[in-house]
Amino acid sequence: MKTSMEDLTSRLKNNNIRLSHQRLKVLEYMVHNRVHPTVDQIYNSLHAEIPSLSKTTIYNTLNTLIEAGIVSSLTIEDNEVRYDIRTDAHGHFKCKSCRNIYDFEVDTDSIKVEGLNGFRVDTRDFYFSGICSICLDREAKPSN
Amino acid sequence: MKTSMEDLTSRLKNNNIRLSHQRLKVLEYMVHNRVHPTVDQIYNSLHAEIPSLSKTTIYNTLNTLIEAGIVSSLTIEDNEVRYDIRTDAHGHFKCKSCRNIYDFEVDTDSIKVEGLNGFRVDTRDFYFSGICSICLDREAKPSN
DNA sequence: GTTCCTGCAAAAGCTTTGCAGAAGA
DNA sequence: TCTTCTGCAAAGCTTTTGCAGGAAC
Repeated sequence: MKTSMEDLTSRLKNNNIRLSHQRLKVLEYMVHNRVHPTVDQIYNSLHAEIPSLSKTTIYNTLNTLIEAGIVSSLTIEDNEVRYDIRTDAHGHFKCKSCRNIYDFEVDTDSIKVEGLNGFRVDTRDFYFSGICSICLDREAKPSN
Repeated sequence: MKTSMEDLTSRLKNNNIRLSHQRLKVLEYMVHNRVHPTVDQIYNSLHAEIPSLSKTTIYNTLNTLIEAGIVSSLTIEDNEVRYDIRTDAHGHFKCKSCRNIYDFEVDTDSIKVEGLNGFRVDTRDFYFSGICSICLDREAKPSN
């Protein structure tokens, strides 16, 4: 279930968020680069195409989109907030080698926990780390 | 299995970390206040007793302890790193009402995931949020 | 024509760095 | 005594704020 640009622009309109050039470009980036980017990554990618773009606008845009429930923020590493266009419950895997962040699916019903009796749980985040299959393959072939 | 001050000081000695007054006080705070504190929280708590204490020393101490594997760091919220004296795998629950962070136990073997075939998973972090039982009770009794 | 958005500059907040004097071993 | 640690001041980063000009509707 991939989110399309058409879906997203109609959701912006429903939330009375103007379809500015910058916002559409940020959204387009998020849709086509599902890498959980930082503000800096988005800025560096779009700056070539839109030289006048400022980081302030990217911060503004992302905060607007978070308020509208269109993107979510991710605090995996110290000192860097990442953004995700998927807002349904899923896990994040960080590869310590290539530093990419992968999504994975979690069966939340299967998880057995202890110590939350009487608690109301609203959100569940899962953050795993290790080495991804691509990096494991690369390391197994020293010929590269 | 609570970690005692005796255990901790011997672990410091084994790691050639000097038992300075400040380090022992930070450790003592961590042992007696298992609230996953921020640097600011530790600073505010110890400042009355040790007026000369600086935040730099707290940062230095915590980073030293992390390197020695005695504490771990937690990045639950944007813009604030928290520290934990438990280093075994467990979950963290953040109450949105009182903002406290609770530990809970997770049976990691019970978790069914999809999308990590061929990946090597080294660490698993679990971060839930909602309302804790104490706050739910308080909200149920409007007489307070 | 209004209202909202952009982007510059400056500020704010957390963390790190450099270093001289102090404390631990 | 020798090495390491502390704590001040300053710097480094990421993110937020204020605001004038500009774009969306």
